[in-house]
Amino acid sequence: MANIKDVALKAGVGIATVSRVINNSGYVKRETREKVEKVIKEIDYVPNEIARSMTLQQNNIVAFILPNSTHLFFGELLYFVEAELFEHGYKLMICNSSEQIAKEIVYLEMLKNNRVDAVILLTNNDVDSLIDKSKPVVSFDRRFEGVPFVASDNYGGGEMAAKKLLELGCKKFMFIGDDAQGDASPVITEVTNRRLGFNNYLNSIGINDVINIEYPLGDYIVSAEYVHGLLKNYSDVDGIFAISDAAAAAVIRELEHTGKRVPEDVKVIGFDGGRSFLNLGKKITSIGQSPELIAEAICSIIVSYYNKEAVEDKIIPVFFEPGDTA
Amino acid sequence: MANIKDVALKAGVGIATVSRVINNSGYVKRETREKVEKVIKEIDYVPNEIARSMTLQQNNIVAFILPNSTHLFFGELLYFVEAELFEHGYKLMICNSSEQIAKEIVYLEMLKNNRVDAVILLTNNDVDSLIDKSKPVVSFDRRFEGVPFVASDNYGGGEMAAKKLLELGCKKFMFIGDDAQGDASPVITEVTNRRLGFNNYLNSIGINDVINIEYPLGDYIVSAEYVHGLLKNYSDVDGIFAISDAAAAAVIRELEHTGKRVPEDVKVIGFDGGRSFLNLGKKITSIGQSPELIAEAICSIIVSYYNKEAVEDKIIPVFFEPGDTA
DNA sequence: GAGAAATGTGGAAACAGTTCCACATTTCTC
DNA sequence: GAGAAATGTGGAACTGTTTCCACATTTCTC
Repeated sequence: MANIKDVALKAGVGIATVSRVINNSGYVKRETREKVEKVIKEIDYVPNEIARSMTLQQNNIVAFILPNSTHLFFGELLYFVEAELFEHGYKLMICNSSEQIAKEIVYLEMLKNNRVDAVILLTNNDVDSLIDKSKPVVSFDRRFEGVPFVASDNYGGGEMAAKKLLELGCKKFMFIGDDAQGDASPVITEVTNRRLGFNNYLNSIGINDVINIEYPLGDYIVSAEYVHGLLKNYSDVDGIFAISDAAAAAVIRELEHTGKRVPEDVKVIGFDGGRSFLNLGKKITSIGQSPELIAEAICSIIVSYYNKEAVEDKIIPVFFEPGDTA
Repeated sequence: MANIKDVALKAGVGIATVSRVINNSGYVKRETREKVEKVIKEIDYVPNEIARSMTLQQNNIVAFILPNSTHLFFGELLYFVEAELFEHGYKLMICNSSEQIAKEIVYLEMLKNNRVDAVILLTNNDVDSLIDKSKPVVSFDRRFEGVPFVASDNYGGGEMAAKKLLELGCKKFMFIGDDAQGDASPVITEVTNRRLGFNNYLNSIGINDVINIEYPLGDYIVSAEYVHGLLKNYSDVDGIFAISDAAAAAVIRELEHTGKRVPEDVKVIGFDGGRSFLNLGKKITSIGQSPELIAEAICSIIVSYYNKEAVEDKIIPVFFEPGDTA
């Protein structure tokens, strides 16, 4: 493969001059530039990006650590993050951690070994001590001391769900979510704000008998049996807010299984936006997060880092997404 | 940041020795090794991967160019490709091309500029001349001269769908797909084999009045209006094979809209596997592709390339995925 | 038309590793 | 115990860029 030296030799100029032509920097006489450009075309020279990264100490690659891009919302977030970063000239490396801390560590280490310049982090694990805070890291949906943070307005979304269910005439409320992660690692995530917003709003207007259900997280797949067991004990509930659309779908399936009609008997609101690629049957009524706005916020922080500008946390508004289940 | 020279200096050895310790190569006396390892820990030294890539002329990064990772099947493929490559020590860079050739070019160029070592290509565009065939490239679902190729057994899948619909008693058949890409770029993709397998099998047993529908591709979203217009002209059809689950979903929605019952009046089989994250309502009966097996095949080719072993095309079996629509 | 400013150019250091090679020391082998 | 083989080590070249700096030439400015 041709290198910059070959170009310089063939064009009869110095290496520095070729570099200046390539990068359009410094002074180069028009004739010299043309001569060099001609040689570059002739020998099909393409600058070696590894070597450039070497001197520039920067490679414009960003890593995105997320649990599972197959999850619809995460997948869309990934899509927009890649698109947005690409616009700014950055490339995206992806890591589906499946919440395995070992895999997260490998990618977090890439900040230290210069494989990537920055990391977008989406995890429920306690990786605080593993984050190199001297490097650009942005966290979504999870706060880490000293790491800029982006999240949807989960609390506001919880309130919004409560108000909607009230408007629709519901009397007995339930929240169902996997936000408390079990005993092993009782991490309270930002997502719990959905629960808090929902409960606090209802409490604030005098409704204090809200039923709060927790179920163990299983790779974002909600077990039908489990939900079934939960629901049969609460037959008077007529308004359910689920922590995610996936949870809402499981709830709706089980309600219908036990003879309840949705939304006639029980109204269900999910969280994420109710999108489904293959939407046969009901569309879930949902509190929507905008993956596009979130991606934009995350990327603007990354870009600010690159430009050595100040960065700050961002909370992204949510919206009500109508559907067939509430 | 500490570099290898710092380690050598502090440990009182040569740079080459430190390198040998790090890479566990060549001869190093046990005491020397321990001394060096101690210093590495002390000053928290991590080898710079960019510099390593520089000398090794290899960075173990693979690019995956695909139309849209938000599409469920592609998303799963992406997931398994990343997981499989990670197992072998390779990292994945992702490019959602949205079929834009300009974006595909940027990533294809990365082979030349050494940003990535290899490319996995999933495109409908005519990029043949843009592929650097001296570098490791694997193509999925699309044949390019001189580029190893992986695909599901689309033809066999078409046959399988025909047989199933016959078994179920269907008499009048329709295929609906977006495989011919319109006049602008009449590329015949591998996916057309689904149509061929379906038609040829039916023809071979004397059924020659199969209705073949083409509709324009629109970013994998199938317009309801369009499908509606198509279906109303063929009210006697009772067995439909759709080129994808997304197309099948659109067809089913419209059939039910016009008063037909699925599967009682019309049976519909899709293609991809019938998976849906939020499966409310019917599950699509489908010819399944295995993203896991496909990812495995793709990655084994990549790994063979790295090991300088011979590579060859691979066709992956499909399977029948029962559902509620046929 | 002289001195200053702007323009133009190439050599060499720096980036941070790997590896070849020469040479030194230790351990075998008979 | 001598020669061969195995083990151990460091210097230096090499990977392909960017950029600082020194120096040369051209163009301004009064």
